[in-house]
Amino acid sequence: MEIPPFPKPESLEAAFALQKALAQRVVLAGSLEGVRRIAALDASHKRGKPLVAVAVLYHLERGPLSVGLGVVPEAALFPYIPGLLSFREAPAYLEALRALPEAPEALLVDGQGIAHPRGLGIAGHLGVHLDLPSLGVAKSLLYGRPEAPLPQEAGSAVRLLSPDGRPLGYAYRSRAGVKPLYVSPGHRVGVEEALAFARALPTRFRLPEPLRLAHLEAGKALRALD
DNA sequence: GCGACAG
DNA sequence: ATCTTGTCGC
Repeated sequence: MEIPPFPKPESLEAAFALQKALAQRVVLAGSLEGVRRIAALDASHKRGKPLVAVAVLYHLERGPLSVGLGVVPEAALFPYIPGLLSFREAPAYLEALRALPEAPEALLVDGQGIAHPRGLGIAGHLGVHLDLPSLGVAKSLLYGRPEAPLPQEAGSAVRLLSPDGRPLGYAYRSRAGVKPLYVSPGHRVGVEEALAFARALPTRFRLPEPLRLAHLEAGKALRALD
């Protein structure tokens, strides 16, 4: 898998301009039917420590296959600024992906896809950078609003709309009695197809199993640093 | 000017 | 992301 370097923007203006340019490359069409091997991406961080990123190579029928780690020293990190998350975490994710024994067919990312002020959340940024299908599954909302209250039933979903009424993704209740997740396409997948894929993921608790495993591994790896 | 604000 | 005890509930 080709993994180009991820240059750190020299200014906020440059970061915004890059997002706008890359957002134009996003392809909002495609199905993930037939995709079996995905990489689930999540990160853990504590001030004073490096950022630890994890890529779990996960086969939808066989379960987890391997875990890749990416570690970036705090001093090398772009600051966390809402809307600019990819500049902080993507370099670590690329490192984690390089550590995998084989390339995934798609990316499942903890964060937004197109449900983002400039249409390029971290899922889309990584998808375009690697030319891979990707979707974002976020635990909270950054941009857009659900068009109606989300029913309590497991599996229910309501569209997420931009301020001007464009569909960005879905608020999605993965299990009864849990807070919603926010699903949006990153790259090379449609809005409906992204939701269909999320719904088909094995889900024992709130997070789809691949992301939950990535979350657990990231926390474990961070603790193991000291 | 006042909020909102992924991880 | 992390800081944090008990507490409600399956």
